[in-house]
Amino acid sequence: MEEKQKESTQERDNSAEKIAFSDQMMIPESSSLLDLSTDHHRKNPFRFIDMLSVQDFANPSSIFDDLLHNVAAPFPPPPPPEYSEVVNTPATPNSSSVSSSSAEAAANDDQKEEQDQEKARKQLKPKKKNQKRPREPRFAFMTKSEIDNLDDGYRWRKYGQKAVKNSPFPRSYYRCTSTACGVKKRVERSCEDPTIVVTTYEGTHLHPCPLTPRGSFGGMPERLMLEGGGGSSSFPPMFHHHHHLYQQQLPPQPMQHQPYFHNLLTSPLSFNPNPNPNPNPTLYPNLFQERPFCPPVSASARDDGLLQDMLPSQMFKQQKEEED
DNA sequence: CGGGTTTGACCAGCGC
DNA sequence: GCGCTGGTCAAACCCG
Ligand SMILES: [Zn+2]
Repeated sequence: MEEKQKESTQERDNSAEKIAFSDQMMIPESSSLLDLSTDHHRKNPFRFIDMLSVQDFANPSSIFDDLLHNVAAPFPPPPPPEYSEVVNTPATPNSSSVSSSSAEAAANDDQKEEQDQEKARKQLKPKKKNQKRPREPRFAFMTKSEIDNLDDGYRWRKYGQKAVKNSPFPRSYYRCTSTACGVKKRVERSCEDPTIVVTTYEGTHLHPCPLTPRGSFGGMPERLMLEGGGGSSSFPPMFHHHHHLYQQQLPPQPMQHQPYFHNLLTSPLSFNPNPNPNPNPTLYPNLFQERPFCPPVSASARDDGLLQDMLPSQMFKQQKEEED
């Protein structure tokens, strides 16, 4: 079993497939999804297709829950920690990803974050315990893919793996191999939807990607669609842009109020390593649109109806809670 | 040989 | 005070 996993993970060739756009393919277990991930699918090294932005999660273990909940429920769902239903997962063909950014704006997480980082810091530098490092914003991406080895263009070194409480799937901890880059990333699978990989990025890369998208592994169609605004590097357009914004905009006080949610609506998608110029570029045209500011509730585009649908809901929820 | 992964152990906060 | 959990380190191991 492990071997299998290993191989799968290391094999970045698989990935999601591209299927017809289903407005409602909410059933992750439905054969549709599985169908896509057939053998021939793996040959298509797809990476990120569309991303939904979600708020961050208060509990590390309930990331999916939160996301799913938010996304799924049009209105604030009950607090029950149970995973109600996955609802309409990203209706994406290959791999849909939901991006949730939790800058420190997350009041709830604030504490947790601090603790987390603190511990980490302590371990690293027991000398200074009072020092509170700047907690970097965390961005979670839900990607629908059978492989967790999603290439984002950066080189990661795995430094740990732990079993997740609510999930049969373990969580892997990665760190950017760049010299002075402290960006961390954790990858875990949704317990309910093994096809969904949740990648949480912590920190921002201050260096160019070691793996240039356009010439690195093989040729990705580059950011044909990213030209909308984030044509900088490749993978994480939003990372560069939004990230910065977030960090800078982040209020010094970890209080409540995270108006940045709408911002994340952007889709970092990035690139497909596919040698083909464009397997299905038209699949996610809207996803590429970079919209720094999305009206909370206005349906900016029915294309991403799904995304938008969920976005507003979560935002509302958030705001509601916050205001409360 | 270098780089990366694996795996167990350790630590620190939190809840009870 | 104890136990739990998440997060990290670090040695061992693996692979090109
Ligand atoms: Zn980096």
